[in-house]
Amino acid sequence: MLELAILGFLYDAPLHGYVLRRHIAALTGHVRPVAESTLYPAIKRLEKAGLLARATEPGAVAAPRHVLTLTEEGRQELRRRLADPGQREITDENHWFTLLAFLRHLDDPAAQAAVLRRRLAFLEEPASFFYDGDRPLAAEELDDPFRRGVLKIARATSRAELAWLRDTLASLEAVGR
Amino acid sequence: MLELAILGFLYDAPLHGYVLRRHIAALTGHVRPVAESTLYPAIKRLEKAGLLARATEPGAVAAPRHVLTLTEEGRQELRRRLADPGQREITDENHWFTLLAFLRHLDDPAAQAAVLRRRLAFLEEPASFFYDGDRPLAAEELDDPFRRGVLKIARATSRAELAWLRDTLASLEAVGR
DNA sequence: CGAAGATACCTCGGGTTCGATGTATAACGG
DNA sequence: CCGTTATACATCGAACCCGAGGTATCTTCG
Repeated sequence: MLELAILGFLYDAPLHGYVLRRHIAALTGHVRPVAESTLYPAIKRLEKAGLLARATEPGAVAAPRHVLTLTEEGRQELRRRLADPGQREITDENHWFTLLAFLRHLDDPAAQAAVLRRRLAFLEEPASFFYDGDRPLAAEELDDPFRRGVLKIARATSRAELAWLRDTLASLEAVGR
Repeated sequence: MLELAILGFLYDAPLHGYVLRRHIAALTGHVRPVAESTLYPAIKRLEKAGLLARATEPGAVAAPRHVLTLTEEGRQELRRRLADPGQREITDENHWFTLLAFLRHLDDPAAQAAVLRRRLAFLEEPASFFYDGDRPLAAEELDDPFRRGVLKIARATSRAELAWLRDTLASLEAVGR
């Protein structure tokens, strides 16, 4: 998820670590803050893997900074990760939102639609958080107001996302025709 | 999050690892599956910390199994974690839902309300995923349909949750009077 | 001029997570 | 009776993440 965000932001323009960090904080920081000691090693990993290159520049404001640029392999890797995401990227909202934030970088509408359809399939399969044996429980069947809340909120999210997915898929398919 | 789920499920009744695993899979597994190699060490950690005790029983169906029971410290620890959750538990939906699933175990309505109010405060502060400098961007201002989707879905979730939080807080306060 | 704060990057250690793999037992279908 | 599946638990190594702490520069305010 972190690596996807790094690749995604750098796909648009070269950035140095500090600015990159603020971009990531804006995207996911209110939900899941990312520590410096996680970001910098991640940058190193990606550099070591040949996905990005760094150039040292005298700092505009303070200490010298490392401007990060995606290599051609890095650009390919981002497109690969967007087109063929792992299951966690589909099911976990945090990961999914990060993916959506950069899905435009996949320039083929059919490939974008394929990713949205995977999410659609996931949301369409009946799933609850609470079960009576194998039978999923509806909100109304629960005594616990907090568990009822979980279901109500999840259902509202699901409805909104399903509507958006169907709309967006329709317009992506309209482009293809 | 995993430890909270373990403590939460065992608070109701002693369980052995295998059943516990299926409970956790039902609760969060569709979004974020938990590997066996994460669960069993977690159980060991909690046991080592004195929060739960295990008793070996001959397996009803197959191999012998370890029935896990919360100790008094374990029960206190769950209530402590529910009453005074970390910031991640408040901001990250996955963690928050896990916490909500067990919040009923906190039997003081005022303490439950205090937790809900922390979530309310978090949701009420204006936050976006995308910014123009410091200014949060509205969905309508974005060209990217996928980023628009992120905002639309997040807004729908937020609306539903705010409504539920206010309702539930009102009824919790009614109990207190 | 000196303290505070923002910019900018880094390392280390401890802890968590996961995939792969291993070990048993029992039930069930063919 | 034999392979598959489900039950039931465990270990190992690699990877990842975080908090704490460190280094250095520049600006701003008193």
